[in-house]
Amino acid sequence: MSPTPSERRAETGRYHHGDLRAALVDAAVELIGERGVRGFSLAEVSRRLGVSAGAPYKHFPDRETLLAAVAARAFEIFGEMLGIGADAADEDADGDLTPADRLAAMVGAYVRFAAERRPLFDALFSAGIDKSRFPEVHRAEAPIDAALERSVRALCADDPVGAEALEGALIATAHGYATLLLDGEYGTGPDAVAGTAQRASNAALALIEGRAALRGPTR
Amino acid sequence: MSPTPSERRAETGRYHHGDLRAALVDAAVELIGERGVRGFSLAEVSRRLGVSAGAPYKHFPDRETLLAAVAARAFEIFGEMLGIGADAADEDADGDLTPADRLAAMVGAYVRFAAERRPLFDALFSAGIDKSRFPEVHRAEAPIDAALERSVRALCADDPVGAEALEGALIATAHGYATLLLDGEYGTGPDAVAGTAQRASNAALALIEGRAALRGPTR
DNA sequence: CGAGTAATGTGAGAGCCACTTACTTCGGGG
DNA sequence: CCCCGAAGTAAGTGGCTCTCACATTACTCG
Repeated sequence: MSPTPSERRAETGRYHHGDLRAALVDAAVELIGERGVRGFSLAEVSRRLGVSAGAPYKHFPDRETLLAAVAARAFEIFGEMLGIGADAADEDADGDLTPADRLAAMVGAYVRFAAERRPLFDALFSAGIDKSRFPEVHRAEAPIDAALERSVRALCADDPVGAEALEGALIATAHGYATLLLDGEYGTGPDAVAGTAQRASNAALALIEGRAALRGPTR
Repeated sequence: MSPTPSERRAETGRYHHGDLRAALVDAAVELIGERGVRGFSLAEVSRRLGVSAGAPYKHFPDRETLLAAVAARAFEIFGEMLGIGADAADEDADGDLTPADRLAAMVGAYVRFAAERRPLFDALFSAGIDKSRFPEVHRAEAPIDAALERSVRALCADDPVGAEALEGALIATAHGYATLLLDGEYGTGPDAVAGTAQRASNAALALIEGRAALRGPTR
């Protein structure tokens, strides 16, 4: 189950792993899936790959950098779950939805992703990664932002300032429902997930409805 | 700076601390303030109090329980900052505010608390405390919930179901803006804090404006 | 084709941590 | 006044991150 480095070498006859860097990221994703981001350790990952505890440091300067690589991958999967294709073709796929309904669906998907792929979501937001140190992570977020922006712009083409404010409000609301759900604030189990996703969707529609207020206090 | 247990004993002549339990919580709050919730360690707290590393275990079964005590205190301070008095008298204090404005102000205060008392906020939401293990923490949250509930009810007295949905949406939105702000998503510095608080307030007003949609999709 | 070099992995270990155990000290109730 | 239990100590276990000197392998270039 956890061969020591020498055992692995005896079995495979190889001294070098081959592609330890990628294997580390894969194993990290798997381990986080089993034990949560809190139970993740470089030592355990090394053990599972049958490699010494010092080996990862040939590929990542520290533990946090490996977590950042996991986070970057998590953002890709996140984007897929939000139904974002390579280019703008995705908006045509569900062309029968109004922009408002599409935005509400994305907010619901945000919450569902957090619950169904919790380890990845935690890697993004609860691993304590200093994102200013890892621009790659921030870059992996861009496609999601872009897709949201397109839908928001379709909704208020006449008001770019309001569009930006609305986009921010939608993300914040989705994120709030998602993190509070993972915190156990709404209970656990599939019902809690579905219910929270629905309420988040409704909140998105409410924000869209009342978006005039987002421009600031009228005086 | 960090007297060993025997040094402290030589200086003070005392073997027993007096009130180590309370001192532990105080020192924990201070240490988290300096190094963040991630840099907190029982060992360091013990060192600062000039007490052996095993001493805390006479008062807390494990590290997480001490953090839970910190979280409970954090909720109290949180409540004060949201302007919640002992009873319902607080709503009269700023009687010239409409219920909507009062709610928007509370959402803004939520964001400002997260930024200005970040260590406490992190103790509440980023310390990985399993809140189901510590009902006390949940209980400390109740006054905040109650104050919010009063203001929301004042707004939609005719619709208790909608009131509950609105309250949840307001909390989620405030929480989302707050956590993303701490994540660095909106930049750093006082301007980012003030701006985010303002946008969160506006979002609250937008939610209130469009609250009809919170009841669910109309079909 | 055959060095020499850079990349990759090992093993040992330093220093931190949480938590345990067996022992010591001391204050307060009988 | 004594003794019992609460509170603290010292030492130790096992885990973790990260470092360093060294071993092994792959690759490049003459």
